[in-house]
Amino acid sequence: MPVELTPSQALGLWHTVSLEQVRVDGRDLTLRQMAILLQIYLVPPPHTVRGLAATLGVTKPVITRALDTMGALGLVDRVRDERDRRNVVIKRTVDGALYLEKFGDLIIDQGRKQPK
Amino acid sequence: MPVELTPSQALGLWHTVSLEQVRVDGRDLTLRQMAILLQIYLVPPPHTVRGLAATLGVTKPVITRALDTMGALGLVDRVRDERDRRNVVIKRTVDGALYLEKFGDLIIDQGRKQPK
DNA sequence: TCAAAAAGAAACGCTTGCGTAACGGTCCGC
DNA sequence: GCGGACCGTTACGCAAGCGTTTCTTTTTGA
Repeated sequence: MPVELTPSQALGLWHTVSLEQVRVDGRDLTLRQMAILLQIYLVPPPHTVRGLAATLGVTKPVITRALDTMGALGLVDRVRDERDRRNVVIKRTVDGALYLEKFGDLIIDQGRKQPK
Repeated sequence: MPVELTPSQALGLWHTVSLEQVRVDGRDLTLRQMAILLQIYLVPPPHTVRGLAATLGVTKPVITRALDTMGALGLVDRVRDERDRRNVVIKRTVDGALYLEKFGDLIIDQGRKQPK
């Protein structure tokens, strides 16, 4: 069953979730970083720098830098691919899963609060 | 009627919307900027720098800079309050309304595509 | 076998955003 | 009318992101 939203509900949901996320979380990931993080956690592995760059429509250094940042935050991990040592496989972490779980809860909560 | 979402739907929606927004729109607003923009367009005016700063839980220069950036993009406008000339009233623009309308459509479209 | 291709990272110069602090207008109470 | 409070902006030094280009390591295939 798809999610049916009115225009007011759609923007209202984005509004309250963004607002709450800004207020609560100091990390302030960019939209790109968030898209990368969700891609890693919601789409079956393996994930590579090149693959993510193609999916997002951005250059490879953008991915490398985002992984640097999110790696420092403990949200993702990098492991060299032993089968083809040119590749780096991006791994999920417990902290990253927790982060997204809380974020998902926030979306659900704010969804419930949307009027109409 | 509130919006009822499963955890998978909530994150899935955020995922596909973020992804599509990254791919399509070069502007790449930060989460803070997006929160400010939505606050201006979804909450009844008047909006001031001080009020937005308090609502978002950030400092005033953050608001000033965000208004600089989004003003340059044509998404918002600033007008001096003639009744109290210390204040600046933030105004909506046609371009800003259009931008959010398209963004709302994107959310609705991606909501329809969420499985389960 | 060895040159070309591929993947990811690093380097470069630049732009933008941040927090703190200081600054000019404007309003208000005494 | 004037000192203090208030509002938004600017200045400052710094951190992080960007695109392009270059580099290193590894694989491929002629």
